[in-house]
Amino acid sequence: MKEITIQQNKVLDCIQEYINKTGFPPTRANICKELGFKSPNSAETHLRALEKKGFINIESGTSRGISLVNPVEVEEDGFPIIGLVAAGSPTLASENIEKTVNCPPTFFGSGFDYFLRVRGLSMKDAGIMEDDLIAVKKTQDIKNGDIVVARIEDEVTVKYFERKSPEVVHLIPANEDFKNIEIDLRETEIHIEGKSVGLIREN
Amino acid sequence: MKEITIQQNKVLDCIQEYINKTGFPPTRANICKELGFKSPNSAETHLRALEKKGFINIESGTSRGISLVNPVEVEEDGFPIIGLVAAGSPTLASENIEKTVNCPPTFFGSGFDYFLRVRGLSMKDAGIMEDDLIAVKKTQDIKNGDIVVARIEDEVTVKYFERKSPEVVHLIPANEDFKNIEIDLRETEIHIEGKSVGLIREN
DNA sequence: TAATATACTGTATATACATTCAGTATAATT
DNA sequence: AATTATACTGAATGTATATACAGTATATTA
Repeated sequence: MKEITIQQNKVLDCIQEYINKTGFPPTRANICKELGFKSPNSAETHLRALEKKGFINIESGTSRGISLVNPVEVEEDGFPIIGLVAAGSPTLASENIEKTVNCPPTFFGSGFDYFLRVRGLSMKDAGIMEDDLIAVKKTQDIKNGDIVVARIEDEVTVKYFERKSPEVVHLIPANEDFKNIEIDLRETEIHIEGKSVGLIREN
Repeated sequence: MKEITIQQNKVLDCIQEYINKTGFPPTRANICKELGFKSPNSAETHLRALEKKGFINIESGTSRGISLVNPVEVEEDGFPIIGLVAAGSPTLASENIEKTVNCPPTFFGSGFDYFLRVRGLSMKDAGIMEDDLIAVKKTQDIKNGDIVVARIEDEVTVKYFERKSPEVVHLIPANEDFKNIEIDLRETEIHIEGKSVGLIREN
């Protein structure tokens, strides 16, 4: 898809919103009214540009004959996938969005915020395999036994959470090849990014 | 929603199809052409009836100003969840739909047909846990090592597929507590329902 | 330096479209 | 027996709409 100007993007958004609101595409005059243009030709030229760049189709001689090439309707359901750069022995916390997944927000019960791609097999016995996507809900409401996404300094890891005392937290893997991570909160800072509320595996 | 006549239903379907095909609603003339009417007033009266009964909205004085009251568009994304009544030592193949999940058809790459709820832990080491939903694609295109949904008589099971010879198939669990199922095709009939192309876990 | 893309206003017009009016006919209500 | 709903044809009309033409202006590309 070619690049798009700010004004052209406004027109494209306008079309999208109009369809969402009314169920049918706008006329040139409708677009003018929405965006404050005073001549229908303003809309016309933008539409021609958008068509040329492949964002819309225009059915010639047809009233409201505008159709979106990329029907984005589902966009409201887009969730980012964030790459976890190695786990097991955990590493960096780079919040890079790999791509976006369309799925209903209520997919995993109470809702979630993003997907995290898992590296390593430290949670193997919990059925969490390499490259799986865990649905993470940003929350500090953690109970013992929850699977949490924890950050220790710059390293992010997925483990069972177990509070042993007000000062000591254990992060427990589900794989006998890995050792428990014992954290003394007086010595080491730990940040709970959220907890796992679901999982998706793409084969 | 009130009851609807056969002709009115045809018109309603026609509108739906037209929108799906073109991206915008039909004119009276469009409907006439699609359904073989010779007067635009035929479409008009049907539209009025459909509006009166609450199936559509008509924006007065507006070209193609028809909008569907029940936007069915999202229904295309509905996939059934089918309950597997015990696996591990596999059991019945009851094709009962638990509920329906909305998710894009392209969610798991090449597409799939339904979700199957897993019972038992026979595929534990493959990261498939009890109550997980596997995305099943109906296909006979199975390679050794694929995770298949197989039916042996009335029992359905999820296992690794391994063809040992033209006559012998092994269904291999991913759990040392379970034994391989060896099937001699000359003695026992086996039906491959499909293969697993993905997984969803709801916590 | 000419050409092309962007970004507009403003006027004009053929036609695409909604919508009304006038009929015909059958079936279901009241 | 009189409505009312359904199911059409056919013609007529005002207006909603696409679209071309004539300008103005700035920025970018060749």
